[in-house]
Amino acid sequence: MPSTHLDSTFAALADPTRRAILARLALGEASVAELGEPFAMSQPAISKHLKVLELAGLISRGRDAQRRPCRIEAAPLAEANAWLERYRQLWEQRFDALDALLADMKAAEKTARKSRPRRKS
Amino acid sequence: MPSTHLDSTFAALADPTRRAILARLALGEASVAELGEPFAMSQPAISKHLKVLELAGLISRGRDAQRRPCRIEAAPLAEANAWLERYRQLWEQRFDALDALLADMKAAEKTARKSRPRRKS
DNA sequence: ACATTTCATAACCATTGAGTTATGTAACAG
DNA sequence: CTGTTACATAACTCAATGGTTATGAAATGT
Repeated sequence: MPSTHLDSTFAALADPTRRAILARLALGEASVAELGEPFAMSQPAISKHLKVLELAGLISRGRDAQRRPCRIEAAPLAEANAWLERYRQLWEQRFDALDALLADMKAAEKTARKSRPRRKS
Repeated sequence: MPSTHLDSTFAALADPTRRAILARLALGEASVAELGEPFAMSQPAISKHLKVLELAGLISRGRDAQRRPCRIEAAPLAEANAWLERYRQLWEQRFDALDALLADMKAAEKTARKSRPRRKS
């Protein structure tokens, strides 16, 4: 309903090869051959991954003689991040709760020592 | 290489139905029927989506009579967020660069009016 | 004991995804 | 023109996804 490309973005990020390619591209432009070098995989397989990334808007490609240098495009990543942000409190309040719990325990311990040193469960 | 469950997490998030389910669960626990109500989809289809979310660790399920209340588990979301954070500069430096450019233009305009149009480094 | 509610599982189907090999093509070098 | 480099596309295999209908099973109500 929100009419975004979150589908293709998350789908693209679901593959470790593609995440690794993005990690490489975060360091700067690279050719198809360079991108494929770390992987035990045929060249067309890499081209397919790049096409997925391109369709998701995560990379764009230029021309340099016979090479097709790829560069990362961060906009979809920003969108994905924005989506996740809506849930940030969900994993942060966990720690808040833990903090509160620890504080309670400390307080209880203090109280226990001040008055009667009994019970601890 | 990082040996995380980013694959299943991002794959789970790639489906709009599942994202909607998570959005609903962010508001609190819900039964399977409640979760499926907004969708024009059979009940087994919803159960399948819930299984995907469960296997990805994004939800957990309890027991309340015949109902199986689902609750959201944010840990995988935090992991996904952490992964994306590594690329934050990529979409923030864009705006930084834009800001810098605009600042430069403003400065240049002022300078141009004050003295002659000088080059900057 | 029996029916109902709530959900899960099984079996099936169509589509997509990730990989392969083989082949085509654009740009350059001789 | 010929060959080479760097990449894309085609055609195929196989497994996984996302949906369906039909059926099974656990807890509850009567």
